[in-house]
Amino acid sequence: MPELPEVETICRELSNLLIGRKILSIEPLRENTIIYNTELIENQTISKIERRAKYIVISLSKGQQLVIHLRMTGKLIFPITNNFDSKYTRAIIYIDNDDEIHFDDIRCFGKIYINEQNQTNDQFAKLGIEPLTDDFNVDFLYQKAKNRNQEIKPFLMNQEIVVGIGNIYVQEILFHSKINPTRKAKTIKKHEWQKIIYNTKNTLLIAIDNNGTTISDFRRVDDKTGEFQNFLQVYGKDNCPICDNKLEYIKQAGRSTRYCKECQK
DNA sequence: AAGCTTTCCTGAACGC
DNA sequence: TGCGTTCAGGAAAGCT
Repeated sequence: MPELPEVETICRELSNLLIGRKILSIEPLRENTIIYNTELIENQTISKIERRAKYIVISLSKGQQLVIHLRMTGKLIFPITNNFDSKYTRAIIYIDNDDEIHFDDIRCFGKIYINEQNQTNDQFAKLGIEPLTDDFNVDFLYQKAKNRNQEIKPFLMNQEIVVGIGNIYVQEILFHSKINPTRKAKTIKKHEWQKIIYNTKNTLLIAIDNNGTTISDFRRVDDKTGEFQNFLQVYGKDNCPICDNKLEYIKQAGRSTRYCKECQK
C-alpha cells in the first residue's frame, strides 16, 4: 500500500532508469486502467519523473504527462526480465530499445491518467500541502483543525489537508507523538502539533532512506522490498513496544487503527 | 458543509 | 477438504 515514502522511492528509481528514454506507445490490458487518449504520449521522450502527493508524475518532452496512482496494489515494473510473467498486468508502456514498463495491479484500483500539454492537472486540484515542506507547520495545522470535529487520525489522512500520509504512517506518527488517534483534531494543542510535525517529517524521511515499507504487496521497481517494515512500532503489532500492554484495535472512518491507550493520550 | 459510509477489486485468512 | 464469509485499504462518489 504505497504512501509517500514508497511513491518517492519508486520515482527516484524510475528517474535513474528512464530519463531520456522514449515512449513508443502505451497499451491498456484492462478497461478503466488508463484515463484519456493513449495516442497523446506516443514517440515522446521522458524528461522528468517526480512525486506529487501519492502520484507518480512522468513529464514528457512535448509537455504532456503520464500521471500514475498505484492505490493499493499497483506496481511499476522495470526492467522486465525474460522469465517475468504476471496475470495482473493492466497496461504495458513500450519504450525504445525493445524495453517495456509494466503496470501490474492485483486489485485494479490503480489508474494511469494522460494529461494534454498545458492541461491543468485535475488530479491535483484539491490536494493539500506536502508534509516535507515548510508549509506544513503549527500555524497551518492549528488553523485547519480549529473548527473541525474530526478525529486526528482521519484528519491527518485527509489528502485535502496534507498529502501522502496513509493508514500505516499515520499510526506510526501518532504513536511516536504519544497522541491518541481518537482525539478530536480541534483539541490538539500547539505543542502537540509541533510533536506531530516533527514525527511526521522524521518518520517519512527515515522511511524514504529505507526505501519504504513492504507489507505484502509493495515492491520497488526492480521487485526488491523496502526495509522500513523493520521500524514499524504499532502497525500490524499486537503489543506496545514501550509498555508491552495489548494495543487497542479499532476502526476509524472504515480504516483499522492500532494504538496504546497507556502511552498515547 | 463536514464527515460519515459505500464502492471499486481480489487474494488471504478464517470459520463451520 | 471445501465452500462461504470477512478483511485489507486510497480515493471518489453518495448520502445525511
